[in-house]
Amino acid sequence: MPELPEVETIARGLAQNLTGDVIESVWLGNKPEPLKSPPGEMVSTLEQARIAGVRRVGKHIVVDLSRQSPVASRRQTAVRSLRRDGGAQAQWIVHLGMTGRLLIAKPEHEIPKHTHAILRLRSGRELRFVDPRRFGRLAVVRHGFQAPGSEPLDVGFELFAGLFCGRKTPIKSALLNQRLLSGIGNIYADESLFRAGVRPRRRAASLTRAELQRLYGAVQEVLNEAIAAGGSSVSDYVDSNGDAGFFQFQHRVYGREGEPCLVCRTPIKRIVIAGRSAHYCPKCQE
DNA sequence: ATACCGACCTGTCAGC
DNA sequence: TGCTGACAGGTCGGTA
Repeated sequence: MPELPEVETIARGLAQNLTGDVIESVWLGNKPEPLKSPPGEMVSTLEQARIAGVRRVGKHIVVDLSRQSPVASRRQTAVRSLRRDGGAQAQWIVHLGMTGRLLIAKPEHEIPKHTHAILRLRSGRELRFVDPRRFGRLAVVRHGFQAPGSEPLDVGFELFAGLFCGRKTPIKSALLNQRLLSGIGNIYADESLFRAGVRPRRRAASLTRAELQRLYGAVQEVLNEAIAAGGSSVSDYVDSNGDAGFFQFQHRVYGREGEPCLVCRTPIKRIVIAGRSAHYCPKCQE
């Protein structure tokens, strides 16, 4: 389900709604797949922790946790504001996989099928993790969380271009490799390559400097436009308030197999690269 | 070291 | 109606 723009939308919504709230108790389901940390450790880390903030790192949602009382922490505001994690002592890391959702709900609302975790909050609300396919992952970490790749919206051009140097893999696969860039998934890889005029099967190392410059600009443009639109809602994606995004109406190739290219009317092609579908215009992309 | 493939899961939809 | 197979926004481990 969620790539960088969807995760960014969700994280912003959670930050707005949950910052300052306190986790009173935690319920974890009995399916082992979603838990990357031992259940006991997760519960003890989360219970009675204050939510200091919520942010996105790659496709991960990072919930910064603090154990200080609001009064005590106010004294350290100046110091904490200098740090990205707000001086948090631990983090709850949520990866939504393909179908994961983090929903803010009232306790009386029906608990949906495939709910794997419920955080009960001092405000009386619940934060629920729901994930039918169980590809999502939950973890707690104590020493800060870092994604392995560069942030596509922060990376400079020279570093970006260097990521593809000497790589024989298709450029589409390189864009999806989270150790190179963190956050780009199937939709935004296809959309970026279309805007850059580069075919998805091209060997990464074969891109000219001009093509890399177009791709660099296209990635940032597509991600920023998608964030502004609240993400893409293909099938069932919704943010933490249950609202859909609307970037799917601006997809130019993803999910448009056989439909005319919006630039040249040539039918959009769909091929499979490393087991993932790839969509492109055979005329506009070389 | 790098790159591909199947596996991990459930739900949905098209076709027969 | 009901079965079967293909497919889905992601990532991992094994293998070549």
